[in-house]
Amino acid sequence: MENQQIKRAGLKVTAPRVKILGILEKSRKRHLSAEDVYKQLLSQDEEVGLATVYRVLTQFESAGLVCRRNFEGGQSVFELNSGDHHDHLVCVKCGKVVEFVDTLIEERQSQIAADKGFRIQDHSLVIYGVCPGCQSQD
Amino acid sequence: MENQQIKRAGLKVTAPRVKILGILEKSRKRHLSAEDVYKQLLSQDEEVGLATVYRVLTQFESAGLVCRRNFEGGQSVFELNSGDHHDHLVCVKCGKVVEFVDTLIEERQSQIAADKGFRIQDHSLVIYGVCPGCQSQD
DNA sequence: GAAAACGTGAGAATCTTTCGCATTGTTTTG
DNA sequence: CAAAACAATGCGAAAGATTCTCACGTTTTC
Ligand SMILES: [Mn+2]
Ligand SMILES: [Mn+2]
Ligand SMILES: [Zn+2]
Ligand SMILES: [Zn+2]
Repeated sequence: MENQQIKRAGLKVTAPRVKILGILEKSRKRHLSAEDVYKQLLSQDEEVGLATVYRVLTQFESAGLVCRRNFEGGQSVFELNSGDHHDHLVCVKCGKVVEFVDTLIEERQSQIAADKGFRIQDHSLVIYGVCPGCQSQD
Repeated sequence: MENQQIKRAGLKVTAPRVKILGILEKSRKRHLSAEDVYKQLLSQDEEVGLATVYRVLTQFESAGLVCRRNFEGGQSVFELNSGDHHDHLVCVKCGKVVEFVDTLIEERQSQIAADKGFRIQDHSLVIYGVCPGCQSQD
C-alpha cells in the first residue's frame, strides 16, 4: 500500500498525496505534467487544487519518490522513481517517450566530468526524433 | 562583418539585430539569457525593447545563427552557433559552463535511436556537477 | 514619392509555477 | 477519545519567462 511510501518519506498521509501517488502508479507508461495530474483528479471528482498538485509533486521529488523531467516545451513532467536511472527518446511529433539505459554512455559521462575536474551530480540526456508511428504519416 | 550573416539569414540588417549579434560574438565564452542580452544593450544606452530581444534571438535561432539551450532553471540561454555540435557540463553552484564533444557518445546515441526505430533529429546532453573552483569553497 | 511591407517599443496578455493566508485535517498527548 | 499542536489544503494573488497586439516609424517597391 502506498501509504507506507508516503510515511517513509516523512510526509503525512493525506487524501491529495494518496490520490496523486495512485495516479502516477497507474500511468507508469506515461510522463505526466502537473496539469495532467490535476485533470485526472478533476475527472475523478476529487477536490484538489492545482497548487497542491505542484506542492505534492515537489515534495515527492525531494523525497525521491518521483523524478521531474525537463523536456522541451514549457512544462515539467513527472514519473515514478523506478530506482534505476534511465534516459529518454522523445518523439517531436506525438510526444511519445521511450526509455533507455546505455552503460557505455554513462561511463563516458563520468569520464568526461572527471577529466574536467567536475564532481558529477546528475545528468540529463534526451534524444529528440520522430517515432516509427509518426514516420509513416509523413 | 556580421551584416553579411544577417543578410545571408534572409533578415534585414537593422540596428537591434546588428547589436544583438555583436553582443553574442563578444561573449563567446558565456551563454547569455535574453535578459542578459537586454541588460547589455541597456548598459550601452541602446534603445531596444526586451520583446525585440526575444524576437531577434528566435529569428537567429530559426536561421541557424544561434543555438538555444534549455538548462535547468527557468530561462533559456543562447550562444552563437559555432557550426559544430557540442554538449555541456554545468556547475550547479556558480553556473559555469564547460563544453565538450565525445564521438563515442554521439555514435551510441545514433545507434540507440536506430534500434528504437526513431529518425533522430536532435539531442540534448547536460551533465550537472560542481566545478573545480566551487569544490574548494565547500 | 505614395503605397505596401516590414520591424519596432511598450505594455498587455499568456503560461507555468509559487506564495500567502485563512481554514481544515492529521497526529500526538493525556 | 478530546484537546492541543502542528501540518496540509484550497483559493486567489503574484511571480517570472516569454509571446502577442498594435500604433507608429522605416524601408522597399513601382
Ligand atoms: Mn522515464
Ligand atoms: Mn555551448
Ligand atoms: Zn510519434
Ligand atoms: Zn562552479
